Amino acid sequence: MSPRNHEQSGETKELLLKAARAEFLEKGYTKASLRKICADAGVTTGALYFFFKDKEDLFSSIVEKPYRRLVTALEEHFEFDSHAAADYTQQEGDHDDLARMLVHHLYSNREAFLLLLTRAHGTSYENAVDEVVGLMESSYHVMAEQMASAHPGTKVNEYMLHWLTHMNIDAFIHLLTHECDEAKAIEHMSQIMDYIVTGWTKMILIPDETQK
Amino acid sequence: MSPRNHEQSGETKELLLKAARAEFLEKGYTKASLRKICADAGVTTGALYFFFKDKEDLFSSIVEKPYRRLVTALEEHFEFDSHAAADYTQQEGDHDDLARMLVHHLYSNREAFLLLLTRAHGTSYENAVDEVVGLMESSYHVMAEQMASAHPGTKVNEYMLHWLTHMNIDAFIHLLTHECDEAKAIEHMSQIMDYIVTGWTKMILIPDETQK
Amino acid sequence: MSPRNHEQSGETKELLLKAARAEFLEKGYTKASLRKICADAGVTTGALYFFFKDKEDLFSSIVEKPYRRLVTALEEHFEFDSHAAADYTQQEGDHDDLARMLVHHLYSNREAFLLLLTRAHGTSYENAVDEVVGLMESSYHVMAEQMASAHPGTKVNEYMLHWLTHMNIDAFIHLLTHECDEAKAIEHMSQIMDYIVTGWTKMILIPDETQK
Amino acid sequence: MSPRNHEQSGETKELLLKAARAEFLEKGYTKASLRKICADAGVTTGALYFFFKDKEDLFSSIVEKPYRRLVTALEEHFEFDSHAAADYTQQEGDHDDLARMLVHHLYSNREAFLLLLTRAHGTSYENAVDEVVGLMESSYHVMAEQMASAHPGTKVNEYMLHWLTHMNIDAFIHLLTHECDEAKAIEHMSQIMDYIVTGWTKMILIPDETQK
DNA sequence: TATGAATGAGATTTCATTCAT
DNA sequence: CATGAATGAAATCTCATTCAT
Repeated sequence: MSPRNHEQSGETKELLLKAARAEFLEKGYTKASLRKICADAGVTTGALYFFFKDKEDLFSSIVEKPYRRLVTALEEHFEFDSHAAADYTQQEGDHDDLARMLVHHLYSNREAFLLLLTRAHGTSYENAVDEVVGLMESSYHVMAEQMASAHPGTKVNEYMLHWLTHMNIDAFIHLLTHECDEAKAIEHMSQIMDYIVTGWTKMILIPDETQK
Repeated sequence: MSPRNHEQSGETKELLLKAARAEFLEKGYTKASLRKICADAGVTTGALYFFFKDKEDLFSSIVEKPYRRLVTALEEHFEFDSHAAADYTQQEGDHDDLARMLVHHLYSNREAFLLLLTRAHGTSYENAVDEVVGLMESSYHVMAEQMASAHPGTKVNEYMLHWLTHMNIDAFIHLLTHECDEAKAIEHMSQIMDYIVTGWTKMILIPDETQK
Repeated sequence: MSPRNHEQSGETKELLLKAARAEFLEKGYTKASLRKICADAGVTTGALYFFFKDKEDLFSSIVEKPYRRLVTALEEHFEFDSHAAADYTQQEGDHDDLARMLVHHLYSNREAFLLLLTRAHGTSYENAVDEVVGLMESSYHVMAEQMASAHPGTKVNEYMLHWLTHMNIDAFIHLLTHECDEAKAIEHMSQIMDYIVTGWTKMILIPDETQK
Repeated sequence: MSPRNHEQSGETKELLLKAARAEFLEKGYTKASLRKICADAGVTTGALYFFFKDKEDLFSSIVEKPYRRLVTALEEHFEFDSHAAADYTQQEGDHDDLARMLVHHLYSNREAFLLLLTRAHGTSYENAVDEVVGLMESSYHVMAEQMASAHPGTKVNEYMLHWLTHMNIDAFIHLLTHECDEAKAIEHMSQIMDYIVTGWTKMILIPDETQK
């Protein structure tokens, strides 16, 4: 009858978000039940709708900020790249920096990123992985073209460029789902980035028949 | 009240399967609507239940056989491997054969495998990818141990073994979702398999501190 | 595709009736599934509708004849009674005859009567028990009035008359459901009929205040 | 979209229970339609599921408490019996007490007991009558054995014991379905209990051939 | 005789969402 | 802030029944 008094304002919202993270993680967005989330949080459905517009908004409230920060960080990284480093041959250390940064980002809010990257089917984020891939790819594409220009008679192998980028992102997702410890994650990723660099040298350029 | 009769026997079941493939592909298993499938096939919901036990059975009817054939093919391939090739250094051609076979398999029933590998959340097939990974990994693990034995002071890097295997499968999925043409798919995959082999030589073995 | 050839005509109908008896007995009329009956009989639903108009007709085909015979036998018994036996005091042997006859009737087609008396909810036979009770009661009522006439200052206790009759029928049903062996059933019933006769002497008549 | 609000809290639940009682009584559990119940109560089907878990829970909500109370009352009655009255010859008044108590119990919630005792097919209560019979019988059995011990050369007639007990319960059900007025019901039952006692003296013991 | 295919109405249940209080 | 009540649409599934072949 009478609403509970919370010592701390915002407590209920936190309880809801916590229960939502667990439910979304367990069942995925579509099959997750708002009823169950409310029950687990110890409140009624009405309360949820005070804090969140609808189911999608609840999901967004968990993943939006981390996602935006990730995208921003990536954009800044690649912008800096494109200005500073005309010389793609000097970018080895750079890959390592990127890996470190991303792993740290992802692990600073691991649950949210797991949700975003593996449980977003049915939400407006369901293409988030592709968007991140697209972001990296457009930057990598510039680099690939530079490489091709530097090697006459070659052109960019678009499929491999796309695949390598995708694999790169998938490697992060694999890390997130299989390795809890951030330090170890960074070690793994460092090795993987090295391996990806060799992929570039091996596969990105193909003979261009149209050139003489 | 009175059932419509079709000139051609079996037509309705095909229509249902066709509509189901499209709907599952578009919305995923959970959100796919049986009503919509029936409407698209031009029959009532009851008709569906004449041919299929339930929603899951409808899904199974599309993916089960291709999946079983794939698993059998993989098992036979790896069994042959383990008998014949003690010498892991001679397996380059083998990888290419495997890639060819798998691509051919997958493209002979592309829609079914897309369903199985990317839309099966909520069905008994939702771990199919992991099962295939597990299958390959257990075979690869034997090979990795052989390599480690041949190089004293080293041991298998389990994480990288798992990741490379996963990446291998994901590469097939990526192919399936991005490349319609089987011939081109085989070309891509051939190149990717080469690249994966270099991954083995680079990452599978790590120093073993416990050995002197 | 091609209909099975039966050596003996009517075989299918018998199979259907057999499966129907089992299913009706197990689940009751309402919950019984025609699909299951057809499957158990090894035929398709269409076949059922060649022999029977609908679900109710299938049920009727099992119970109608036995029921009619029972009703006829009862009517004949009571008609004979009312003509012959003005003297209700001489009817002890008669009760025993009735019991013997009914038990024999019921056990000659036990499954059908079990269906009729315990599984007919939802059919036009759902009041069969009441009808039989009504039949006996109207005959017993005459006898009871004769008794009352013979004992001035008394009248018939309608409730007890109805209840005793009901109990009488229920005793037969109880027998049918608990005792397989007909010989033992007759023994039990004989004893019960004796007991019921004492019920008549104890409870059927009550003082009639309206008489002086 | 927008929920209707009732001036009186709890009104809807009562309306649903009322409509449910009527529908279950008319059609029996299985054939009763939740749609109809909701329509009769003037609410949508969703509303029902706010108050009740499912169809069975709705039925339980009507009969569970009365049933539990009845069972408890019976258990207490028989427990008291077994402690106090070793002498079965002094239990006439006791039967009358039991009858009075039971009738009062049953009539204090007549509709619920009608449902429980005659419309529960398909629910977890479908064996409620048998359970009550079993409860009484196990207590009566002790008494019957005492009687047999007191009369050498006799043993308990198990069939008649079971039948008398069943008849006893059926008598209550008959009352419930035929007599609205509780006062009259008690009168009837009092007479019937007397009659049942004579049944005990007449039928419970039979000669024991195994004793000399 | 019997099949195989299909109907269409109905069943129960779940869900996100709304809103007066 | 939060509750408790209710909506209404949609979901999957079952059923007796029909009928051309």
